[in-house]
Amino acid sequence: MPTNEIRIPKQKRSIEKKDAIIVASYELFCEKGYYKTNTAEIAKAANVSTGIVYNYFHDKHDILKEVIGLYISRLESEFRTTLSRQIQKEDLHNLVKELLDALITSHTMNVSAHNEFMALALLDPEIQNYFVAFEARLLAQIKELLISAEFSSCFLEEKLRIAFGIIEQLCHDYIQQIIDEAQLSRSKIVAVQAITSLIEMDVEPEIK
Amino acid sequence: MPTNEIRIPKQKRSIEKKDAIIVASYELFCEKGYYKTNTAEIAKAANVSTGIVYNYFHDKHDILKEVIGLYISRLESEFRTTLSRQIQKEDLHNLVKELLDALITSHTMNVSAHNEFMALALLDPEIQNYFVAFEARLLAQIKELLISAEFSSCFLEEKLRIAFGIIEQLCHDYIQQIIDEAQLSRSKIVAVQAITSLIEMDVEPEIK
Amino acid sequence: MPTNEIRIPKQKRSIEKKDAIIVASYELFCEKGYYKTNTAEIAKAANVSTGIVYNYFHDKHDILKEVIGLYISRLESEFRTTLSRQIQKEDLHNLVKELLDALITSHTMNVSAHNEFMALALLDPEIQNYFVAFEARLLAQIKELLISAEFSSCFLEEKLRIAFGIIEQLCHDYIQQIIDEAQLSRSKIVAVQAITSLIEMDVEPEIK
Amino acid sequence: MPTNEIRIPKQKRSIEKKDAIIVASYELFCEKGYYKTNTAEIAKAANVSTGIVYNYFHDKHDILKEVIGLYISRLESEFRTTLSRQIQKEDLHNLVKELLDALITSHTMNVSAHNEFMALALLDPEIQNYFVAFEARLLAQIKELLISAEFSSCFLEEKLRIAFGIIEQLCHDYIQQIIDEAQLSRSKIVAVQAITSLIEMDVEPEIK
DNA sequence: GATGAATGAGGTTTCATTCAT
DNA sequence: TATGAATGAAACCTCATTCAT
Repeated sequence: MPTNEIRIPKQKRSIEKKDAIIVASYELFCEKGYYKTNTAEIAKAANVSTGIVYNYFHDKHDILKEVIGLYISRLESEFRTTLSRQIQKEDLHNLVKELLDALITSHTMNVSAHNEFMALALLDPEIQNYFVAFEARLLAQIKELLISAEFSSCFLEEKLRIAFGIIEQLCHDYIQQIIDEAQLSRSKIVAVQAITSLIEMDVEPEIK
Repeated sequence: MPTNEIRIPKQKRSIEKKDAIIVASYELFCEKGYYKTNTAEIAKAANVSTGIVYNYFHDKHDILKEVIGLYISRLESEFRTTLSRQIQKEDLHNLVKELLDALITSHTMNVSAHNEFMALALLDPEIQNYFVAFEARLLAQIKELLISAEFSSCFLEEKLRIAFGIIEQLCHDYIQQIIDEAQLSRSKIVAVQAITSLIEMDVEPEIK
Repeated sequence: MPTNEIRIPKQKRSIEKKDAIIVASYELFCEKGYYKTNTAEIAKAANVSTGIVYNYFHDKHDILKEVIGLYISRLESEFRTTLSRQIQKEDLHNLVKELLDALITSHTMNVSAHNEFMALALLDPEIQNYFVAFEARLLAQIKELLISAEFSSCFLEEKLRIAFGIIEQLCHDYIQQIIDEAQLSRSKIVAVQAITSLIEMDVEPEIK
Repeated sequence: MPTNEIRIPKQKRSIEKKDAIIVASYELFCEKGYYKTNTAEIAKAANVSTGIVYNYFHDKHDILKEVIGLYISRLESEFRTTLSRQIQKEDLHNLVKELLDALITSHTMNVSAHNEFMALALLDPEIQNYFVAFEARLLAQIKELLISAEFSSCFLEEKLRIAFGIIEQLCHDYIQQIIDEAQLSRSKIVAVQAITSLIEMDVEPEIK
C-alpha cells in the first residue's frame, strides 16, 4: 500500500477529534502562519498526541487543505443570508452595499486568516483551486439573483468579476491599513455607485 | 566592533558582488520560491562564498527585501514611458487600455515572481510596505496626469484605487487561468469602459 | 494476572486467528520485508484487530519466529518425498540431482522469502538457530539414507556439509542472477559430478 | 537541483573527516547493526556534528555503501599476497589451504561485520552488487592463476564457483558455531581434497 | 576581505505497543 | 474476548548562520 491508511472517522468521538485538530490548526495558522506552526504544536493545541494526527491526515499539507475548507465554509455561511433572498431591480444599490459590508466585516474580523490563506493560495495551486471554486460559486449565485431580478445577462459574468475586484480592492486597502475608516467611507460611496452603474452599463463591443 | 556590522559596499567590486547576490536570489525566488531556496544555492548562483553573503546582508530576510526592491524598480520602469507623457481628456480610454495591457504583460511574463512576491507581501508587513509605497507612487503619478488633463480631482484618489482594483482583478483572473484569452478580451472591453466612466463619474455623496 | 500472558489458543476459532496472522505475516514479510511491514498491516491482512495480535504474540519479533517456523516446515515438506524412499548405491547421482533441483526450485519460487529470511538469520541468532536445526535434521536424514545404502560413514558428515555448500552456492548464484540458466546447466553438471565423487572419496587424513 | 550537493573532499582535513565518518559507521554497524545505528550516533562517534555528515553523504544509505566499500577493500587486501604470486601445478593443494585459512581468519576476526553486511546484501540489491563484483574479481584472479599454472580452462569458472561455495560453507558453519574447531579441522581436510580433485576433474558433459 | 566547512536545533513522520470501551 | 484509537519516543535530514583559516 503506497500511501498511509487514513482513518475516516465515523464515530462521534473520532469526528470531534479530527475537528479539534482542524480548529486548532486553523487558529495556529492564523496566529503564527502555516510554515511556522509545527505538528507538535498542533497536536498539543488539539489536546491529542502527535501520532494521532497522522491517523486523520496524510500529512501537514492535508491539514492545511481541511483548514482552508473550514475557512471557506465559514465565509460561505456569512454570505448565505444576503444571497438567499429575492431582490428587485431597485434593490441593487442595497445589495451591493450589503455584500461590500459583509466582505469587509468578515475580512476585518480575521485579518490574519485572510492574509495567511490568500498567501498560501498564491503559493500553492491546490489551495488556489479551493478559492477559485468558492469564488465561482459565489459569482454564480449573484448572477442568478441578478438575472431573476431581470438584469441583462449580457457581459454579466465579466461585470461581476470586475465588481468583485472593486470590492476586494477596498477590503485589501482597508485591512492592510492603507486607507483609514474615513477614506473607507468615501471609497465605499464611490464603489457602490461604480458597481451599480457597471451592472446596468451597456457594453459597446469594440471593433478590433 | 560588533559582529552585526553590515558592509555598505562602496567599491566597484563589492557593489557588483552585492548585486550579483540580489539578482541570483531574484531568479531563484521566482523559480523555487523564497522558502525553498537556501543560502547555499544563492551563494553558488551568485558565484560567491556562503560566508560573504552575511557581509552584505543581515540575514536571508534582508536579501528578500532587496529582491523585492529590484522587482518593484523593474515594475516601475515598465510604467515609466506610459506615464511620463502628457494626455488630453480624450486620451483617457487609450491610457487605461495601455496601463491594463502593461500590467497584464508584466504579470504574465513573470507569473511566479508575481505570485511569490504577492504572497510574501501578505505574510510580511515589511514587504507589504514596499508594495504599498509603490502603489502610492503609481497612483500619485496617474493622479497628476489626470489632473493636468483637467479631470475633476473630486474623489479622484478613491476612483483610482478602485480602477486599480479592477485592473488587478483582471490580471489575477487571467494569470491564475481562471479566465482564458477570449474571456480576457471580453473582460477588457468591459473593464476599460467601466474605468473611463468611473473616472468621469459624478459622485453623489450619500446622506447617512 | 500479569499483562504479558500470551494466550495459547486451544479453541478452533482462536487457532484459526493465530494461523491467519502467521500466514498473513509470512506473505507480507516476503513481499515487503520484515522491517517494512508494520503491525497494522499484518492485522488488516489477517482480518483481525491490531490489539488482538498481542494476545497471541509477545511482540513483532515473536511473529517472525513463527513465520520462520512456517517457512521451514514448508521447506521440509518439499524434501520429504525425495528423502523418504530407500536408495541404492547407484542412485546417488540421481539423488543429488533431485535434491539440487528441489532446492533450486524451492528457492527460485520464492526468492524474496529466501533472501529476507536468510538475512534475518544472519542478523538474529534466535532465527539462525531455527535454520541450523533444520539443516541438521536435513543432513541427518540424508546421512541415514546414504548409510543404509552402504556408503562409508567415514567423514560422511563433513562431506555432506560440503555438498550442502556446493548446492547452496549454485542456488545463490542463480537466484541472485549472477549466473543465467545456461550457466546453471553447466554448473549443475559439474556440481553433481563433484558431489558424487566427494561422497565416494577416500579421505586421506593429513599429518599435521 | 534535485539532489543535494555533496562535497567531494579534496583537502586533507576533509578527507580525514569523511574517512572518520566511514570508519565510525563501520564500527557501529558491526556493533549494533545498520538499522539500529542512528545518524546522531555516527556523528558523535566520528567527532563531527550531525549536519556535516550530509555534506559528505547523500543519506544514511550512502554511508552504508562506503562502509561496504571499506569492508570489501579490506577483504581484498587480505587476499592480495596469496593471489599475487605465481604457482606450479603441484602447489594447488597449498593454495587452496591458504585461501581457506585466509577466508576463515578474516571472517572469524569480524563475525559481526560479516553477518551484518551479508544480511544487508541479501536485503538490498545495490549492496548485493558490490559483493557480486568483488566475488567476480576474486574468481577472475584465481582463474588467471590456475590457467597460468596450466590447469585446464574447461569448466574452470564453474569449478571455481563451486569451490567458493565449499569454502563459504565451512566459514559459515564455523563462525556460526555450528561446528567447533575440531570439526573444522576435519572438514578442512575433506574440503581441500574435494577442491583439488574438483579442479582437476574431467567433466563429462551429460547427454540430456 | 573572503572562504566554505562546520554547527546543532528543529521539523515531519512512523510505528510497536497499550488500554479504554 | 475483541476492538482500533491513541500514545510518544525516536529517526532522518535541512539549513540559516558562524568562524577558523
